[in-house]
Amino acid sequence: MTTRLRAVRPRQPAAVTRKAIHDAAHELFRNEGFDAVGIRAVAARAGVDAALVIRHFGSKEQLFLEAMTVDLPAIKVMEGPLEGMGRAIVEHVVCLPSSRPGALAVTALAALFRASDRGEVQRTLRETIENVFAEPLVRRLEGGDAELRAHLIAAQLGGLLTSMHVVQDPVLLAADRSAIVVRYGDAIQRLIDT
Amino acid sequence: MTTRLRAVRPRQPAAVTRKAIHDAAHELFRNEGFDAVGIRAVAARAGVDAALVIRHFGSKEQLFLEAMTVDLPAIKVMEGPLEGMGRAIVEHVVCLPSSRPGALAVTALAALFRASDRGEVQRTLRETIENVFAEPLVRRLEGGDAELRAHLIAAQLGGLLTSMHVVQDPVLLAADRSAIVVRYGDAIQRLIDT
DNA sequence: CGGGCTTTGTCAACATTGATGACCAGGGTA
DNA sequence: TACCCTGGTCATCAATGTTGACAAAGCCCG
Repeated sequence: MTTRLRAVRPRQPAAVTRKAIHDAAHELFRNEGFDAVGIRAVAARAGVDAALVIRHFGSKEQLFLEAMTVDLPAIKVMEGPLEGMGRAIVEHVVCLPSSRPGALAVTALAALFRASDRGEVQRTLRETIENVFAEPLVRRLEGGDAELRAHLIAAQLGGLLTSMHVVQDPVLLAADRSAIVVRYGDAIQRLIDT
Repeated sequence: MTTRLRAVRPRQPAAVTRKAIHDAAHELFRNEGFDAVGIRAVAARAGVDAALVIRHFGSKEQLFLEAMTVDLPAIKVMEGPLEGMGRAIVEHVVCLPSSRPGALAVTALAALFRASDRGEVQRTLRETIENVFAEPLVRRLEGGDAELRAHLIAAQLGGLLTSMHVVQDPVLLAADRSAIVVRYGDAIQRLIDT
């Protein structure tokens, strides 16, 4: 009897395969959400067996977290002057139609929000918001209740982000971006001052 | 040969069984989230066969929507005077430790947010926010950009709600509620005025 | 060269999930 | 009694995430 026929795939260093899976997952999860994308779909796109996905990342949830926690670069506007910072931050979050790093970070954060009833996802979301929004602000704010105000600003930013990318409020999506910057920026400024 | 033995359950009118499933689902989904709760768990709690759940509600997602779209009473504060409305709204959303109707509505809305990568859930979430937050405000606001401002306030409220009940920001949860009311209320007021 | 060891990949299963369809029983009505 | 609508049960389906046994390629050391 002949030996079993196997569809072998040329061996590659672990880092290469891992990156292929990571990239495929990033693309799929960001566009279609956590549970619309199966492990087998990620594996197919990466040209890999489904079991390898688990082997390399432990679980689907872990893969999701690693794929969505890309960059998330610090918002450099938060290091500028306090006057007008409200509008500057909103402009940073709401504009940039496709300027690579920022836009990806925003949609990735939105994907975290949408999948946040997974316990581990919720934890990552909390830490990300703390690191990217709240903590940089705490160091800048003056006056009383600085920590509370920073976290309330983070809540405002999260609200704007989810309204546009999770809820997809049609009024906000159709509105003039500069009007949003002015209005919402001034509301944020209210918490920056005093 | 004897006939097949069946664990029959006393027949009940459809409305009764349906309500039992609805209540069980409401309790479980609100506490543990959409995909931590299986259809069989809901059925067990309702004392019912799993197939009946689908029979009565069509799908798990539909059951989730019907179970989470309870009451959601209009926020009566939005019909009061414009001065001080910002703080009044925040107080309405953030306080009430367990005053029945309101607290349930808030956590149910949070459950919708957490499950919002299901397409139908997202649609319901959008409509709920429009009906409960944005639309009542549009009718009250004066001055230019009333519609935009109303939806931005809705974004602020969604942000506060998700920060406390989805992200569960420890700073906000530990903070003095009245300080949140004052600070965040004034930031909302900024969008109510002018 | 050759035998072991680790690394990389494949496949066949597993348990659980949401969902479906066939069937059955009770009860009212004609 | 015969009928049929309604409410309920069970077996089963396809798909999911995950696991473990196994195969083959590369590498090290003799």
